[in-house]
Amino acid sequence: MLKIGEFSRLSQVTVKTLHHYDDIGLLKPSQIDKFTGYRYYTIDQLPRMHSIMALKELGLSLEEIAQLLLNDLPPEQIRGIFRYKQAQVEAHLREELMRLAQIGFRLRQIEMEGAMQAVDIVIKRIESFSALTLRHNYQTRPEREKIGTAIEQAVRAGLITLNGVTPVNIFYEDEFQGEFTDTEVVVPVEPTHAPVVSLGDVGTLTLREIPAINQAATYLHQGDYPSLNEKFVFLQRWAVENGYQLSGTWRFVYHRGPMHHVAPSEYLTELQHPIERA
Amino acid sequence: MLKIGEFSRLSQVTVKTLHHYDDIGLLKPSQIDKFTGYRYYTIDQLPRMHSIMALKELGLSLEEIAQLLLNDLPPEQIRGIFRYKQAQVEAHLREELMRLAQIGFRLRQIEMEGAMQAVDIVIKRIESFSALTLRHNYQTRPEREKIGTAIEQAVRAGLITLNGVTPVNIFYEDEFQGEFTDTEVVVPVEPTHAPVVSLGDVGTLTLREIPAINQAATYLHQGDYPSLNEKFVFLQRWAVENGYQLSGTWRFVYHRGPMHHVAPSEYLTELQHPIERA
DNA sequence: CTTGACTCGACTGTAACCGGAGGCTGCACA
DNA sequence: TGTGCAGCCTCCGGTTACAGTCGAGTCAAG
Repeated sequence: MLKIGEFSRLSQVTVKTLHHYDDIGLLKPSQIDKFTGYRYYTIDQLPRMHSIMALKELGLSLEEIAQLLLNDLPPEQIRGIFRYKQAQVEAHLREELMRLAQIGFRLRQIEMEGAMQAVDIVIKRIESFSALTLRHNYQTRPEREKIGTAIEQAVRAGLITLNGVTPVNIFYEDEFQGEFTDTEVVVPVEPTHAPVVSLGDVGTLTLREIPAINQAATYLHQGDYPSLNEKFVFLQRWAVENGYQLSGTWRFVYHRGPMHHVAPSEYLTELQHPIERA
Repeated sequence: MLKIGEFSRLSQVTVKTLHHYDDIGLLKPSQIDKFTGYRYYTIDQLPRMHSIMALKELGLSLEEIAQLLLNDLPPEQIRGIFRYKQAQVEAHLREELMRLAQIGFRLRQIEMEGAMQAVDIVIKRIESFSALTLRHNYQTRPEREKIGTAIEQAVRAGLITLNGVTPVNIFYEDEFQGEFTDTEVVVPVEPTHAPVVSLGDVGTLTLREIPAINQAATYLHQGDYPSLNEKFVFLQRWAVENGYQLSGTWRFVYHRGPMHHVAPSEYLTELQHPIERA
């Protein structure tokens, strides 16, 4: 019979932990003094404690360990638990590797100080949504702006009913050349919206489903659009150094843009670019 | 002004999380209705939210993120935070890699079913301690047993005062040949114990400090000693497959051994072997 | 009998939220 | 002007594996 402190020294486990394992039923002392409440362990409980420690090292939760130590479950199930853990650890490992790459990138970015302040790139999934769209090869800037005002008028005229989702442009250039021309103007609406809206001589919007993007690198840009150029280069470098590849088409989300009638320096645009593992 | 739900949709962050960030002061809504308590956000808070998400991806805690976003701290300190994180992630990565190796080993062990049931190996540090010891090249088993009884007599005669730590043997063979001969008998005592104890013609115990082992692979063995052989082979394989190298000398800790005068099948021995990264 | 080490249960705290209960609010529709 | 429902509020409890602290009781040696 060992008092908890002795068993603690023997097993290299704190008294607190032993208390805890008693509470959750993972390792009950072999005897408890009814009057004093003192816990008494025996040497024979050391192997179980040892197993617990070993399994904990493997990353199993105490509950999983309790399951495993029931020792009347089929080997098939034991294998299952370990395989599951294996997959979990592998996934975790990949995450950590990504983190390391990103932190490294950040650090290098800071070293090369001043070139540009931090850009926060977030990878996320973009869900599909319904929208009225019009794709066109714009040659001049005024031509592109015309469609914006035409849409505003159609909204005011009740021809278009917005659903509150921020408007988007999609750009189909393979590579950014300093200016986008092949552009799809995207006005999110309910899927039940009238499927065709004519904007007169500017063109005709038609309803379509904008596909989801499983993984998009996104970041926010404040200010007007000319200053965007260098960010494209930046994103490109980020992707390469973090083991990604840019794929597909850019999207611009106009959180605050020309349609809000504020100064260009107030613009807030979210840039979304599909990526894949290189 | 956006209601929390709208801001939540925009930022892809749950309402619950926004509540939480409000509570801890990481991202306060720009306005709160005094009467209804409704939180109102603005588009301008999106960049901050974005930064938070990006930094969270890097593995920073919310507290660290709050620090970073104070944006009036010197770049030197920012670098410090990231470098610290980098080291942390690297360490974590190494741990996970070890885990993966160990889980793989376990799985293979289960596949080759029946060969032996699971052996739980725990890596731990062994602290140094004081002990009366006697090293000798034992040729025969009776010769070795004699010293055990001699020590028991010395304890009963009051020549040795035990301090409750379990007795140990250290084996100095480079490789296990099925039998240990060069053995140090180790009887833990207080450092203030009489430094020399004669056991008559059996030999003389002298006080010395048994050094710590930084990393020892340890496991428990139940039963008598002949059945131990296969475990040595096992440990060897374990070490190799987990990227370790056995180094130095074995120790046996007799949690329950001959001195307890029980059947050999009741023996409980802890085996400790120093290891290093291969 | 005293002293000091040991042990007890109960409570709180950690990190980053999630879930649910119970009640109020905002807005569209009839 | 009422009704209904989605959205929002606060508060409470739970998650994981313990650590820290408190006041009170216990054990073993001298």
